[in-house]
Amino acid sequence: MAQGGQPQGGQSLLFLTDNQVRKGIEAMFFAYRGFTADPDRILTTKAYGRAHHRAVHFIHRSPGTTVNNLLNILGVTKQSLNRVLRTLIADGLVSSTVGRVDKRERHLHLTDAGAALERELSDAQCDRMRRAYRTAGPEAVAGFRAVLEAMMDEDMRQHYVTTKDGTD
Amino acid sequence: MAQGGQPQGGQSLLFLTDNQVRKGIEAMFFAYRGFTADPDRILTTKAYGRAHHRAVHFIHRSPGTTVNNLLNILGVTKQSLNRVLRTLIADGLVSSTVGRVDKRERHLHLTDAGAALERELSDAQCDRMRRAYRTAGPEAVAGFRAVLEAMMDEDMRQHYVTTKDGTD
DNA sequence: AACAATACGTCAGCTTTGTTGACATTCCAA
DNA sequence: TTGGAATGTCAACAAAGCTGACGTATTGTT
Repeated sequence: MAQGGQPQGGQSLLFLTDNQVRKGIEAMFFAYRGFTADPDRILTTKAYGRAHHRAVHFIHRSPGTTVNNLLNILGVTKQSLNRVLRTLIADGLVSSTVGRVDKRERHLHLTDAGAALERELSDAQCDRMRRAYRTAGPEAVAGFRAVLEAMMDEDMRQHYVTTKDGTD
Repeated sequence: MAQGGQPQGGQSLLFLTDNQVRKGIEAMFFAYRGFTADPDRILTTKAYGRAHHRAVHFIHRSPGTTVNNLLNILGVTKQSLNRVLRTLIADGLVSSTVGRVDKRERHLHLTDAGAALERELSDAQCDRMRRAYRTAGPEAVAGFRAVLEAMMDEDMRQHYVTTKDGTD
């Protein structure tokens, strides 16, 4: 892998066979399944789905965000998001308030119940992530994030980098 | 990040704030979108979906695999897989042959047309992966794979590791 | 030889989550 | 002030997952 970089053509610092790249592809596939497995299990007991998780996560991250903003981050149609938001609002997990400066906008916040769900899901997912980080070690974590960041679409990287992150 | 591991409690080699872990979670989310974006674009022009891609990928990886085996790897129901396989077989991308030793089994192979589609999808996906690898560098690639592997479910890791991989 | 188990296929029906199209409300700029 | 852009909602449809039931061919066991 890293040390498997056999220089071949000459100037490429990083020669990778098709099989090595393909194995990265399968790693993404299998890992993503593990990544979502724990929250998914919790969600089915509450008659919610992955889409609800995503909405709750990003509302938590950016309290007061508008529907449109969420749309851009999630990359789905507003109709699709609306269905999810409707149930979350009806169930009292999310509050939607008319914008004060622009009344067309709705500002989204988690209620206490919503925040509780967010924490439950996030705890499960963080646990697995943390275990993986520990197993792989600090340098691996840096590499992990570097490759993922390079794999994003340009416009999404923007949303990602914008995240406030404290120490990081 | 990696070097940001501030020892705090004491013995933990890898201290990570919630925000750091959360950022890893978002990285997975955004990166997975990029990861599937290119194949998805190609697939929609051919009236296929991501499910077809997965089937084609794993049949390519393990020519002659059985339906049951594919089921275990993909982690879906046979009804769901069958719907996909039916169209692929009907369209002449996959061949299904009765097993010689056990006639209950069907062995799956890509036809020439199927292999062509596989290559087209795989080329697109490998391109992005390769670019990300180059951008991030060889050590990052090792870390990337280490974290992903640690994030998989145990039984999936088995399928992953089993992959023949030449030099790697 | 009889019977249970396995592998595969299929039908019917449901859920989640994506899509497009049509429409109301609100804001802004000509 | 009026027409167009932006924001959000409702309706209907499609892809792809799911459960449950059933049929058929083959294999293995007793």
